[in-house]
This record gives sequence, structure tokens and C-alpha cells, in this order.
Amino acid sequence: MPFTDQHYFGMQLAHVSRGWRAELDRRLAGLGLSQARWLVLLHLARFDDAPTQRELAQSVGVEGPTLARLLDSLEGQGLVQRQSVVEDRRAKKIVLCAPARPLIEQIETIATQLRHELFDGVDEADLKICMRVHGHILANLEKS
Amino acid sequence: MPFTDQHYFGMQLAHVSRGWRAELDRRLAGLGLSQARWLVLLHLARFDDAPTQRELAQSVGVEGPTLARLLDSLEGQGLVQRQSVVEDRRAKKIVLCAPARPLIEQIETIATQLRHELFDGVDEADLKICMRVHGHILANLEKS
DNA sequence: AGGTCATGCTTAGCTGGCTAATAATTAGTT
DNA sequence: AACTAATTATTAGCCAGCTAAGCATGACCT
Repeated sequence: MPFTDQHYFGMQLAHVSRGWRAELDRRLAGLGLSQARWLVLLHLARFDDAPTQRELAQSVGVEGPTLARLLDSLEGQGLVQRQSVVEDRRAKKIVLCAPARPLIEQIETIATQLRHELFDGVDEADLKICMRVHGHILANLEKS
Repeated sequence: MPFTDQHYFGMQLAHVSRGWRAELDRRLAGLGLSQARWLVLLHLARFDDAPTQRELAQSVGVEGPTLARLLDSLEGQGLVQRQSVVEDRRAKKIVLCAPARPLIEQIETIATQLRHELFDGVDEADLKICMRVHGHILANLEKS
């Protein structure tokens, strides 16, 4: 029994996801960053007010413990800081430290460059359709 | 600066990939299998003749060491066996053991069921386009 | 006020990707 | 025939995802 299109879809998906991440990791290695840590910085930079870990985790799309470990290393690098919150002493707000700003710009440049390379030759409309399909699958996943 | 569609694409991709895997893992847990090990069995079952580890790794789409560890546990479960090759004493061929056959059928049933659920409501043609996009990105990745 | 439940973060430990380095063997070159 | 290259599998060790369990705190209800 051969593999069907549907079989391939899943494998391909995983493959693209891993390959993309790996390539970005390679290009970011010079900055002492991995994609996971980079993504945290990028999301953080988009918040107007410092988010709590929970909010940040949600935004990035990872679970709490995953974020906690990433923050440990980012804090160790002096790129972010955990600040305790007066109103709720359980929570911690995450703030960007000054050295992170220029880094983020470099990262964005590299990531954008890679995106352009990867989307090269891909039809704009197809991309939209592709995102709709992904969104649809995500929605179906929620139901599970 | 807000996220663009292109930003979202990558995140969405990673999200779908992880979510899919997680759901499949949950459903396969009862069989004592994870998706990674399942995928090895499935690929193995499609070979007419027992492949070497290298061939199998290529087929599955993972690196050698990743496969080696998966095979360790599959061999421990008595589902596959490494057989040394006469013509090339470096290589080992991987053969399915008898107990794996019925397992594979169950796994296929579960995986197929999940695929149907996830593709529910997704247009067939869109799916094809989506796969073409994925393929295109993969090809662009190769160039990097 | 006190007890229970919910929430935010951390810790511990599993999984499965990866690269780099090793050992054994084979292939290729001179 | 003897080096050198390349290839196959393994080991070791990193990274980043996850769940489960814990601790501190806050919220809610009588």
C-alpha cells in the first residue's frame, strides 16, 4: 500500500517546519541565539506594556515551562529581566533590556531575508490559501 | 511594527506541526508508541526488501543518530531487528518482527482517522496547493 | 475569618530532533 | 600493497518541546 497525498502532507509539514528552524538557527548562531530564544524576543518587542510570563507564553505559542527555561537563558544573557508585579505577587512581568533592541533588529533582518528566500517563486495567492488550510487544521485540532 | 502574513506563516507552520504530533501522540499512547517510533514502523512496512539504517533514515526524513535511538527502543520492544549484512559489514538491515504487523494496522487506522478529522472541511484543491507551497519552500531550503 | 479552589511560575524528568566525534569497514589511488 | 577517502552506525551531549508535580499567592464562598 503506497503513501497517499494525505500521508505526505503530514510528513512534508514536519519536514518544512524542522528545516526552516534549522536554517534560521544556523544563521542566528553568530548572534548567540537560537530560534526559540529569538522568537521570544520578537514577541516581547511587540508588546506595548511588559507582559506577564503567561501572556508572553501564549503569544509565542509555547507552554509555561518551555518559556521559563528560555527566559532563564535570556536573562542570563542580560537581554530580558523578570520584574515582580506589585498587584499580584505570583506573577512576573518580562521587560526587554537595552542590549536587546539592536539585536532584535539584526534578527529581524536575518529572518526576513530567509523568509524572502524561502517564499521565492511562491505565488502570493497560494500562500494565502496555504495559511487558510493551516488555520483550518489548527481549528480542527482544537476540537480534538 | 505589526506581524505580517509572512511572519505568521512560519509560526502557524510550527504550531500545526507540533499540535498534530501531540494529538497523534496522545492517541497512540495506548499502544505504547510515539509518533516518531510509529513513523519508522510505517516506513519500514513500505519497503519490499529490508533497508539499511541509512536508507530507512532517508525515507523517514531524520538523521542517522535520531533513527539509531528510535531503533534501540523499537528493538527493545521486539518490533524490529537489526541484521548484519554480509556484503558490507558496516551496514545493518532493519527487518520488521512479526508482532509489528498487527500493530501497524492499528496505527494506520488511528492516524488515518486523525487525518480525516484534521482535513475535515478543507478543500481538496486547496490541500494540493498547500502541498505545492510546502514543496516549493523545501526546494528553496535545499538551496540554502 | 477560614477553607477551598484557581492561578502563575518553577522544577524535574521524558521525548525526539540535531551536530560532532569515534570506530569499523569499504572504496579508491598511486 | 598501502595510504587515504568516504561511508555506516554508534555514542555523547545540546536544545527545546511537553506533562506532572510543587510552592506561593490570590480569589471566592460561607
